[in-house]
Amino acid sequence: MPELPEVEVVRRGLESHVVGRTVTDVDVLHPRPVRRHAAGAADFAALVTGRRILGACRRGKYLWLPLDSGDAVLGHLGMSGQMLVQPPGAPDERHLLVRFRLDGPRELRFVDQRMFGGLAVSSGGAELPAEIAHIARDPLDPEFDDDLFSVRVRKKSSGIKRILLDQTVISGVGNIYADEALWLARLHGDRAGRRLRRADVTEVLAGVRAVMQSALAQGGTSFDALYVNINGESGYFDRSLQAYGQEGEPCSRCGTPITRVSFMNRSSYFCPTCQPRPRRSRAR
DNA sequence: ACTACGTCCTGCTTGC
DNA sequence: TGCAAGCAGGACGTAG
Repeated sequence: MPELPEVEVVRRGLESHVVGRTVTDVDVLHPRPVRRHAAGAADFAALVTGRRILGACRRGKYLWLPLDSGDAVLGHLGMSGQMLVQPPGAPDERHLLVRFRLDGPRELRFVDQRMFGGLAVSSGGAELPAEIAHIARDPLDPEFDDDLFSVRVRKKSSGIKRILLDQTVISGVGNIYADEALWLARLHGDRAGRRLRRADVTEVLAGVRAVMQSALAQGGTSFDALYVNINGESGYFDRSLQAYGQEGEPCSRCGTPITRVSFMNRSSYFCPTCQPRPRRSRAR
């Protein structure tokens, strides 16, 4: 599941392999990925065709490619989206949804099995697409404001895990890194933001940065010149996870088995000893 | 204004 | 063996 580190790996791949190219043709092979482009697939293709790609940008889990028209191709990988750079002759992937032919030896392909991802042209969005103006800066952004984050967290009645997943408060954090960061900070996800000490917020933010930087260090080597891959496979998952997916495994700090609970139609993993439930929370 | 939940998708895994 | 249910989950719309 692509979270910030995986998306950043993709951004770097796009920066090296498609920036500077001109799009010579666009094939939208399925309507689903352009569902957020209100004017439809044909309009999407028309706005991109003939345009030169000037950059590869990211905020949180969103990517965008500024075009020489002043517009931008805005994309989100969802759960399973991939940006692949392939020779034009390579066989189509099973879940190939959009093809961008370029004026170079490779073409850019958007492939997405579960189709939660999407692409749209953001009108005038080269600098920062208006569609993602509500998305907060991410914790690796040099302009991320730690104090503002702390203030906002400590005004919220929601649990800290829910807050970490709120992309308008902090972007780029998904279910996996939220659990890992909370484990590092020794905080239970149900702890209400407004009941956290400033030092708790500092700890969890440090935890978020630590897991992301660690994943980025490992994931950054997982693609080569031909294949800009992302599928939730940063190489980080199998080796370094302390909480997520570790149900029944001993906590590496204290040995207590990691517990899994249902949360927002998904799962949360935590150490019940290191991360005790807040007294007032229901036993979910 | 703020919070919480259901929905969209497909394919792999699990269980009867 | 075969089929159905369960699970994975980011972001958004809507209900409360």
